[in-house]
Amino acid sequence: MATRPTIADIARELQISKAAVSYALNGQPGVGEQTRQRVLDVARNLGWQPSASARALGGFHTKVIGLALARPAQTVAIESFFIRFLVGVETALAKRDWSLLLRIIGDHPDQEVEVYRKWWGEGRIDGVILVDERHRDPRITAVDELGLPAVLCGGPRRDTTMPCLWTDQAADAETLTDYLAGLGHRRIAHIAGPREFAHERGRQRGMQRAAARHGLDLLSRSAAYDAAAAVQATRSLMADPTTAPTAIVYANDLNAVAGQRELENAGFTVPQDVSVISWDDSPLTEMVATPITALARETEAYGEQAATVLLDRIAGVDRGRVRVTPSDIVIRDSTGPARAAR
Amino acid sequence: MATRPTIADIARELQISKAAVSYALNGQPGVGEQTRQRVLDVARNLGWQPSASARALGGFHTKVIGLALARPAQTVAIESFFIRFLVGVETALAKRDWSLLLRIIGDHPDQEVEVYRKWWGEGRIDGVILVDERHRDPRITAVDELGLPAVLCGGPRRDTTMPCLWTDQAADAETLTDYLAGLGHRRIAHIAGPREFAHERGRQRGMQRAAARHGLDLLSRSAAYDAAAAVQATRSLMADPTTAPTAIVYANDLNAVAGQRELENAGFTVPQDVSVISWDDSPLTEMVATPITALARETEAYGEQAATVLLDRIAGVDRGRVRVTPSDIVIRDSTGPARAAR
DNA sequence: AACCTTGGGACGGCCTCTTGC
DNA sequence: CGCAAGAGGCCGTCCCAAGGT
Repeated sequence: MATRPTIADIARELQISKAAVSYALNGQPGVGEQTRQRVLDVARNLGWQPSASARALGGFHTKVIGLALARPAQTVAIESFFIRFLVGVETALAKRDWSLLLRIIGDHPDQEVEVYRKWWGEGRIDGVILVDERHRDPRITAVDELGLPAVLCGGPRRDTTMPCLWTDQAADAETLTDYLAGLGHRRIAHIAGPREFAHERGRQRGMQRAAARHGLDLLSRSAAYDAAAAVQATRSLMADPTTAPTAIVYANDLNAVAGQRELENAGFTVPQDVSVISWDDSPLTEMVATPITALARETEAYGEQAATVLLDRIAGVDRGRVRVTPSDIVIRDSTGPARAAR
Repeated sequence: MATRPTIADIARELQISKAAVSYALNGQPGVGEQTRQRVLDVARNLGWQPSASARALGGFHTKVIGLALARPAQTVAIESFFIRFLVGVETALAKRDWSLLLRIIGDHPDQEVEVYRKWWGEGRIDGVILVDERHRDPRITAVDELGLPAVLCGGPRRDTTMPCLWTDQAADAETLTDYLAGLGHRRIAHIAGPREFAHERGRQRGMQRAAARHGLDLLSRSAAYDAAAAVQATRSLMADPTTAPTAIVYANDLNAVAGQRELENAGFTVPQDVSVISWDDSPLTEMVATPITALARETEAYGEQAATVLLDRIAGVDRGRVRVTPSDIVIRDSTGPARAAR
């Protein structure tokens, strides 16, 4: 193939200056209408495309944003959250013709900052999306100090001014407990994810308050986001019949499916003996023999919103704290009236 | 924050030329050892990082490869293939400090080429990975004509010289039929994915030959990669008891799970009445009540290999046609002796 | 005279400021 | 005032020449 055409080629072909070509190509004033047309025609014929490097070198945006995921590969592969979130992000980016630079790291949040530092230092990206907010999250300060535009999927928090997309975990907890209390459940359990994640803490707090408000007994457990942990937690919860809950809320779809299977293996009937709810919805929850009631978070929309807020921030428009629309509950077969209330 | 330090800053600080700094930083000869050390020290203190744009402008690699996925967002989200493949790709890239530019498009293979054309034209990427090979795949010629380095996950085919990672579908088909024939099955079904995908054609051909070799009756169906299609195909297959197969091979994990559930809902017992196999393994196949026997393709390794072959190709080393290691079968509870043979 | 070290400067592609007709 | 040309900058690389021993 021939070498890439440049504006100099166009200029030579038309016997005009590079400046005129540049103006014409960018819709800037400073060039006559017919010259502009001729430039555009030649550019199209030559198949000219602007060099992203040359543009970036001149201080313009690279039109790329970065996203590094620091979670075990295994988790990333199973949970549909990430890929759905990605799909949403891509949707927003594609609309404005931006691209996504992706990195999947293992379980090393500190490496995540290193990746951002590198990408930003090399001028590869214009901003980043921070997901999986942690309790003490070193990324926030680090990214702030770098001056790297970012949007936080989490918060709100006082130690940063970056825009954030915050989920009202308390409202979601209220939705869940409301529903369960309405079914007559008096003793419920919440198998949360690892407490290092800020959203898990928020959910636990929310569940405690909501349970207290409804006068429910609440059992809390923390477990890793994998099947084995969910099974383990479920087993310990149900071991003593005198303290066993009549409903269990799981942190995500994977845990709920694994937990429900453990319940059924152990001889419990869902939902007659125990109701099961997942805090996260996905095709997985519908695919099991007893489809699982779940909180239907709109993950694609969430990703799309995150990208939009970031793009706005990069453009100089700070949307501040954006509240994510509270989720609705999707009722399926895994929940029903509490045992005692039947 | 201060403006990014450049080699000019380092040069000024040390009262030497930019050239000397550049040589020192890149381990090139042309600069004394002690000067080199001083340069490296100052660079570290200043937190200098090379500008990716400036380097790329000089004709160097951008150290970025592109990947565009053209499948319905829904499919991408559910099937674990993509994300596992991505994890593998990232593993290989991270090792050599390259990055991935990702785009998720809807179901428009033609747009995929447009994205590559754009990325390549703008000088954003050094190569691409082509996945989901189609029967008549316009991308191959297009990418060849662009002169864009690529690796094809599929093939081998005669109309291109790009390196490819080809899966011996016939060998995998043989593994499956071998196993089923050994269990006494004489009448089996293959619910394949859409025939537009080259690998589905390869599998169908492989199944036909292998079945013929074993003297098995083979029923073939094509279905979309979603639960509804799998249910539909399963239903039509089992409608007539006189022609119903004793084993069904599904195109992927999702179809297998949905199909198996349909079988059980319809009153068949798995594996006593019908055996179920998935051509693709994933955590999903283990998670259902009757864990599903599956062909364990090592998707992460596949992705890693794809990235490695591409990186080599970009570096000028063409690995040609690389055969993917044939998959092993993982036997779980969904397969057993054929009914008639019990 | 031959070698090592270093400096000068051009280049890559694009944008934009300044100047000129 | 409208239009166009020229030049300089962004940052790193590397050829070539000049300096020193």
